[in-house]
Amino acid sequence: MRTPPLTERERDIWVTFNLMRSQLELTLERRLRADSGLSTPDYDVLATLLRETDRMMRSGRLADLMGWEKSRLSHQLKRMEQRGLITRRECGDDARGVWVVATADGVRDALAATRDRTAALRENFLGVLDDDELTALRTISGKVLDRVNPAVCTSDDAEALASTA
Amino acid sequence: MRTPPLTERERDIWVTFNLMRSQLELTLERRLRADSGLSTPDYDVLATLLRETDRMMRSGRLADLMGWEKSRLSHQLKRMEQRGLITRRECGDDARGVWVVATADGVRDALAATRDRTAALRENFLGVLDDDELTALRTISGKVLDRVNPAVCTSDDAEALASTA
DNA sequence: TAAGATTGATTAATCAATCTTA
DNA sequence: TAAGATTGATTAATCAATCTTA
Repeated sequence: MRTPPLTERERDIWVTFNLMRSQLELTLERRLRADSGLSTPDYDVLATLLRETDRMMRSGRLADLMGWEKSRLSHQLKRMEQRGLITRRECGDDARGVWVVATADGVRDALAATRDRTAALRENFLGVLDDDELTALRTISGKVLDRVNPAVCTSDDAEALASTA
Repeated sequence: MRTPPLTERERDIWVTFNLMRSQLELTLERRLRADSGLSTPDYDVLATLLRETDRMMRSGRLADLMGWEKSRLSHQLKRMEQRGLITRRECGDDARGVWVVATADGVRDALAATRDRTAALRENFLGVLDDDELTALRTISGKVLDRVNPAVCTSDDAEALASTA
């Protein structure tokens, strides 16, 4: 099974893409922290909880939606509970389970963070690219995602589901 | 300072891109660890060193090329030195500086990992895209990188420097 | 005083083991 | 015995402070 080395062009594309995504991540992370005091994991937990109208979710479902290990989520929730961003409630249906609930403070912080994050995304990512580039990037991302994890439900799928409903 | 919420198109592009990069990262990380026992940071350090013909590099340049904080690199190098993957040598030119050198073991591990990784990259990323898409992705990545961290030295710069030397 | 780099303390992520109830 | 979740130990990343030489 021979595998020829990457060409100079392939290497250049990969290195540049990889640097871009790591630096973009870093930039957004710092911006979020500076604007709202939340880390990216904090924000992701709260933003995921806010997808439910009652702002609460079972711990296991939260882990699934974020693609996290359960133990990582448990540690994260402990810290967020100590800071008053979420609380945990016993689950009536299943005494093994837990409801994770965003507090009023958590909701407030998450909503404020969302505004800043939108601006940061436009400033560092969406706004840097022209219309053709945005379209190309959507296509490219879709193709790669379909290869590495076809099971993940993208927004297209969500829209397709919604439109058939 | 008003910031309108993301349009559906913006959100779709961001969500798809973000899912793509996290799933791609996960896929490559698992593959690398399974094939070679190296973590992604281990591999990135070694692969970057191997870009020099003498397999050694100044610590600061290594950090720049990878887009890392110096302290992160220093801790990482300490661990890699303990495992025999790299060594550090005093720098004759500038007594404040350090040469980071890949050991024979480090080179061997990196070369073995590179074969697997090249196949994994083509399989999950480069090979999924056609020629126009690869070109577009290089342009897009360069533009975003230039915005979020213009100081980072891309391979283009490195080649430009090399060709003038 | 700045550049190059390291250190130590804090915080976060990962892994295996454990606890409780279905 | 499995599902839901937590815990504690280990490992890694981040931040501010420090050290040495240019």
